[in-house]
Amino acid sequence: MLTKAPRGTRDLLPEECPKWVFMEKVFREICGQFGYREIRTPTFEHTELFQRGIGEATDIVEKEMYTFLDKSGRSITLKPEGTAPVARTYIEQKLYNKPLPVKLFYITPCFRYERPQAGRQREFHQFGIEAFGSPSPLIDVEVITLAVFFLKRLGLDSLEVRINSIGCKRCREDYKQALKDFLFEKKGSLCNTCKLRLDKNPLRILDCKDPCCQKLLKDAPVILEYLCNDCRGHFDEVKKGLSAVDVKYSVDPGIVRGLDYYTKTVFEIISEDLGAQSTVCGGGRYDHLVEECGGPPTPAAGFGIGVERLVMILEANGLLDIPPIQMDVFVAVLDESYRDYGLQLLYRLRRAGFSAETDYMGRSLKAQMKYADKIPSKYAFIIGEDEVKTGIITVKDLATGEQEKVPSDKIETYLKNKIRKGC
RNA sequence: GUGGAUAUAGUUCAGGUGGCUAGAACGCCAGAUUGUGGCUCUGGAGGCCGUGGGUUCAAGUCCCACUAUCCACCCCA
Repeated sequence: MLTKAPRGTRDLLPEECPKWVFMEKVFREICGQFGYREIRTPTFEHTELFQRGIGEATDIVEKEMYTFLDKSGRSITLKPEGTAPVARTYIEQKLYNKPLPVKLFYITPCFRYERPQAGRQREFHQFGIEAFGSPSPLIDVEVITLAVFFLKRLGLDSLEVRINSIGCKRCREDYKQALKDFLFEKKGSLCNTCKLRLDKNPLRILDCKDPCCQKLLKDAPVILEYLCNDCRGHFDEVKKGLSAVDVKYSVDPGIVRGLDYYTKTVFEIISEDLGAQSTVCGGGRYDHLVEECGGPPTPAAGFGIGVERLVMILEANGLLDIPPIQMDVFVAVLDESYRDYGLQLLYRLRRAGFSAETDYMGRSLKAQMKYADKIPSKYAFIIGEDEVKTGIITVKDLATGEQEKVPSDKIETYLKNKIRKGC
């Protein structure tokens, strides 16, 4: 236990971190282009926020939250998703007094107590955006498009975008009733979990993977036919907008997000490279969350992208082959008597902005060269008797094996020229 | 929460029906005469064989429990 990371958590080693930095950089760039600004919220919140925001009856709140009492008895929960905390900030910091819409993005860890499997851990990370204040379907379009552009810029161009509308409170109630009525007589053929869902949350039956349930649903009423005029018009505008900006999508009436706050537009971006989990990005509109949490009535929309899942997809497609970080120079000294000279050179290089390393293991020159090759380094500077005496450094290009003599005082310009050429 | 598979060096894996002083490859370290890497050769370090019980003269090998990992269900990113 002492030397084991907790179940469902992972270490990111130095070879992996550059991949994350790369994805984060691209995400920040895209968000910037779309006018979204970064926000960072606490890792934990008061438990009530999630109970109220996500919904008491959801799986997340019922059984997946990392909840504990702090030393003064407050109930605290590690954030299981990114939207509710940002909505809380929006209210608490009165961001509704800023020019609307308020467009925010975040990169955050999330925590859910679940059994780990492919594409699912207990601590995972999300790239997310939220746009507050506008009911316009063009915001829905922007949110979906930002996700698509982001994934495209990473090199993924064939992911599938699926959209649906689950309507507002009113049309959803009508639809729920219709679905219940339809399924009631066929109740016997439903799988066991769906029998329970019939009363509790009939919408959830729609994305059941059980083949029997799927068969029954073939002739089931479709929510899109139960949308009120407002919701129908909104959905039409979203579809029109997506076509206008050339985002390919399909309408999938089976999409029902598992969080209670969604209204109208919901969407998923899915990939085949994720094992049983296929969703890499999920989101939609949530017009009542802010009000529900005590803020002014505020329509909003957003998405979350699973970073670990994104890594899986990118790696499956060979899109995360980031070259290892190279040192510019390794300063090798023949033996301890040249150590001081080597150190001075080392720090001169570092001060000048180069990345430079030296030996701390008391290795022989040969072993130092070997090490320089492995870390890896572009050049090795060799310091011995001749160099110290003449002030002319032996510089070896470790890629080509070529060796030159460079006067010590010209070293910086020499390196600058070489490295700028892309060596 | 449920089900299946797995658990041996840093890593990937060998170790039929119990008898090992537990192996290989890669990696790591050190050498192959005199100031130099990548290839090659030689040598070395490194394993409470997941943890705890049990069966047995004898257990890495059989049995049980626990834990962890992987996969799937549920659900989601």
